Amino acid sequence: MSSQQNKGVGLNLAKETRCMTCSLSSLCLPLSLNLEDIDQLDRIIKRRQPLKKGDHLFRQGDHFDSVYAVRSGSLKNYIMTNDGEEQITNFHLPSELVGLDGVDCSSYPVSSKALETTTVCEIPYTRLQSLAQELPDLRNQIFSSMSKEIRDDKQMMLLLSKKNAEERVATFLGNLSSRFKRRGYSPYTFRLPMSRNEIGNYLGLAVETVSRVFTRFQTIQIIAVNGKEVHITDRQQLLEIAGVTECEVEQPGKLIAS
Amino acid sequence: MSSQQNKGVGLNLAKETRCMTCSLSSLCLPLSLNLEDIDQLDRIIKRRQPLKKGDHLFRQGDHFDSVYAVRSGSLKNYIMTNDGEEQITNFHLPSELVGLDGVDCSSYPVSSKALETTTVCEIPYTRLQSLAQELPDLRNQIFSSMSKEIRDDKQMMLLLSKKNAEERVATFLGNLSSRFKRRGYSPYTFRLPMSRNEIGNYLGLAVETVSRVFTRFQTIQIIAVNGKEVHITDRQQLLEIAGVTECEVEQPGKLIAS
DNA sequence: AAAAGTAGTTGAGATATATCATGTCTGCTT
DNA sequence: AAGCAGACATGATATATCTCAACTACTTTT
Repeated sequence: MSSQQNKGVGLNLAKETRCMTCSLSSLCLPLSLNLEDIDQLDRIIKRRQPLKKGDHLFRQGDHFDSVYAVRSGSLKNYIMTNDGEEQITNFHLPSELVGLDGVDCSSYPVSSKALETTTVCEIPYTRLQSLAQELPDLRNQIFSSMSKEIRDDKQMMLLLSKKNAEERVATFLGNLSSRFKRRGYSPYTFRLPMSRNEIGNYLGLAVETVSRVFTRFQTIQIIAVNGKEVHITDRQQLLEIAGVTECEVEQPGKLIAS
Repeated sequence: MSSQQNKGVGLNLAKETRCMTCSLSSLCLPLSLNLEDIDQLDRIIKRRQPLKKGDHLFRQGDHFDSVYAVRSGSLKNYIMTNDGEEQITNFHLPSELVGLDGVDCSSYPVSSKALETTTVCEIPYTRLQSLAQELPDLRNQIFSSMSKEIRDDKQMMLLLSKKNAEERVATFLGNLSSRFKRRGYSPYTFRLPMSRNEIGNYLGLAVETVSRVFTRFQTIQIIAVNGKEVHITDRQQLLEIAGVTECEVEQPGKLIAS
């Protein structure tokens, strides 16, 4: 098992050791960093051993020292209620930044756990901070990522406070679909990296409710599900139920500035 | 009426035209800005006419150009659902920063409306941005404010997804109490700037439910309410119901660094 | 000061979703 | 390959909260 893992590392490190050649760079650095700037950023980034399913990237309370970009796999972030239950606050797919909410504390306010085998780029915060001073574009990129997270959180509050079970699940699937699309994968067919339980936890629903909505959506031919494999048959109607217009699902954000 | 308003402006502008002498500066600028830095910040800040109750500071979709610090009064921020309902995402009290979630868009993603007569300091974003380049402390302060907002939003998600009506209302009152305390007001007796309806909207509850919880809390002698005046009789128990320990209610954050 | 509108309270009944219980499927472990 | 544990699905029932309705107390208008 350990030999398998090492093989994986070797491959990844060999292929994508540098931001400049990383296929995700246009997503995780969607800014007009010039080659020199990217090179500087590149130097402070540490590549880490892949996390296995269930491994923690960090835990709530751990000393905050780095932010991370997901390279492959996926993570769930969650906080603990005082009676020990977990509340998932986010799922993170490749190219997404993780850990920015720890910036003004000495410790991470959430835990982050791998849903599957996952690789990340580690960006030591003190280095990032000093680099941000020199590179205005990078600084704005960080502001940008954070304000996007805030906006997403407000949408989540709306979902949790006003939407019913069907609308929640439809929103969730539509959102995932858009994120996969943006990453160059099919927006129609994908594999859920999380369990029904985790979906329910995230959406403020019981597992059983999530399950029932999945079945209802299959009955009315909006989706076809096989375990974690999801195929969206009628994206239009899914988004209608979600209560968003196509363009709202995920704001395109500033891609590589022209 | 207009003469009254002007009188108000005159008073405010005369008394607190400068960050250095503003009684809120230790809260809205809780950083170790030296006098020179404060002076620079001071120069870019515009003082605005007070908003009357119901006036908008900005509307969802308005061109984003400034962030604001509340000087007196209070604001509610809200987004619109596609069927025209509003979802309140935040209430803002004096010293709090408003508008940071617009940073990476050309427009504000939420609307901000005065709950009462309210004065704000306007900070044009382009000026702030260039100033942030020169002042690392200011830059970190902005990061800090944003990451605090993200953390608060996660707590709100937890509230909306896991807490029952009593826990929600108790959390809300406890949180307000702490914020007033931090601003030098009594944590036990204060005036709610928002209506029951707005509390319900924010907490994901019907007005009637909020009202009933208020009555129940009065019956069990945790609070005494008279209209918008709230007196907290048993803060300990209130926080217990909220499901937080005293220190969690609001993280102290970095106050004026020693 | 009366009228009229708005905000808040309280009760009764409706409902979406949670909970409990059971059964089935899936993927691991040995 | 068999057996087992966890994930998922589905039905029956319970319940917290919503909705609707009526009443009261303020606030603002005329």
